[in-house]
Amino acid sequence: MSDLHIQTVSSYELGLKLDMNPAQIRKDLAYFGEFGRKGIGYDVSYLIEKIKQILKLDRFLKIGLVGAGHLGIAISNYNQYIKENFSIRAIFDTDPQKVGQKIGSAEVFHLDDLQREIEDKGIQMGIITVPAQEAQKVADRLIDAGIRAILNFAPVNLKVPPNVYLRNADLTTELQSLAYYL
Amino acid sequence: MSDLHIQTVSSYELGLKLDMNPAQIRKDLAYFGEFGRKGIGYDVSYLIEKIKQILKLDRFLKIGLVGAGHLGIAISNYNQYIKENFSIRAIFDTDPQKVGQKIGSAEVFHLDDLQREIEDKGIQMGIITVPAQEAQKVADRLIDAGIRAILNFAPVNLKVPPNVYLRNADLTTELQSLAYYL
DNA sequence: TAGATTGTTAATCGATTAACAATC
DNA sequence: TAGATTGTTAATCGATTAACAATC
Repeated sequence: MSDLHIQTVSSYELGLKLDMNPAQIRKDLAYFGEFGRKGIGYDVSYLIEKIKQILKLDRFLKIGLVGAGHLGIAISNYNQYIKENFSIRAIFDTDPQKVGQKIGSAEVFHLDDLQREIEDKGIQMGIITVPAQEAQKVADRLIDAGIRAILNFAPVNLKVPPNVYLRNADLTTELQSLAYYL
Repeated sequence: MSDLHIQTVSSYELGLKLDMNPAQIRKDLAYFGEFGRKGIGYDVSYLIEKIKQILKLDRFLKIGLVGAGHLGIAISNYNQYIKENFSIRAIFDTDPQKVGQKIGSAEVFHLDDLQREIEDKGIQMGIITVPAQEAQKVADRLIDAGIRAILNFAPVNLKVPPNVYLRNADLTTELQSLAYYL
């Protein structure tokens, strides 16, 4: 039974797995506090918890997605895989045909109800999958509704205030890096 | 007229724009050859051409996309924006309803015709937007057909030989980095 | 206790920046 | 020529690795 459950791991073992120098690993971990025990190593499950904390993966994020087009639908469905830490709680569109439908596990609301649903559902993050020319307007509305983190799929440079974190999911960048390695 | 057309730029000016040290810029550029002229600076249009060459953005890439689902359709349409350096030349799916249709500017072919179309059209790169459980099979077929660069959107770790460059477009990573900054 | 392994200080290495001869 | 600016060598800085006292 002795080695059926690995309880601890040394910086040396981690270094082998991660192809890193053990001293580097010890230094990195020590930066966030004293995790390990001298002569013993690091408690694996405690370490996992700590790393989750450090990477802020120990919380649950509620997402609002704007734009129930092909990309929006794809992401909403994809969402089901990654339920652990994130979930799309509401989808917004202006198309009356789409409003009221369910996509994945979330309902489609009219864009005009954005503020209300974000507040009601405690949504913290926005995903924008509308056409480029609509994206800035949508971003502004999300920000007005209190959203401080936005993932933008529209191929346009959005202007957001400095207290809002914006990330662009840019297909072009991905393609370029592939082109480079070709 | 003298300053209507800026012909050259100094490492100092570039440094201001890019928020980098001028020496760093000179060193980086000099690494790829002698671009600049002493006492003058860098010829702007020549520099742009050179950088495109360095980043391998001076060529045109033909793409084959497998999986005409929501995500595949979204990317095919999106594609119209970025025609400069890339274009999706063929889309593959097994759904007979979709075969023969046009999405964006590309035609949908049956997956069985993958090899033929890739050869006929000189396609160099593959994008995978099929469900996770199909992705490995599709990757294998692309590789068999001679593709050496794949952008994978399926949430699965594909196994590819070392001479194939694989890039995963992972929504989870994007969301996590947003979560971090929240 | 002896062996193992941490956290941290000291040594090494590499990357960034400054300085300068070459030259436009 | 004098001023400007490169490419590159030398100096500086920071990050990585090695070494080791502390201790389980």
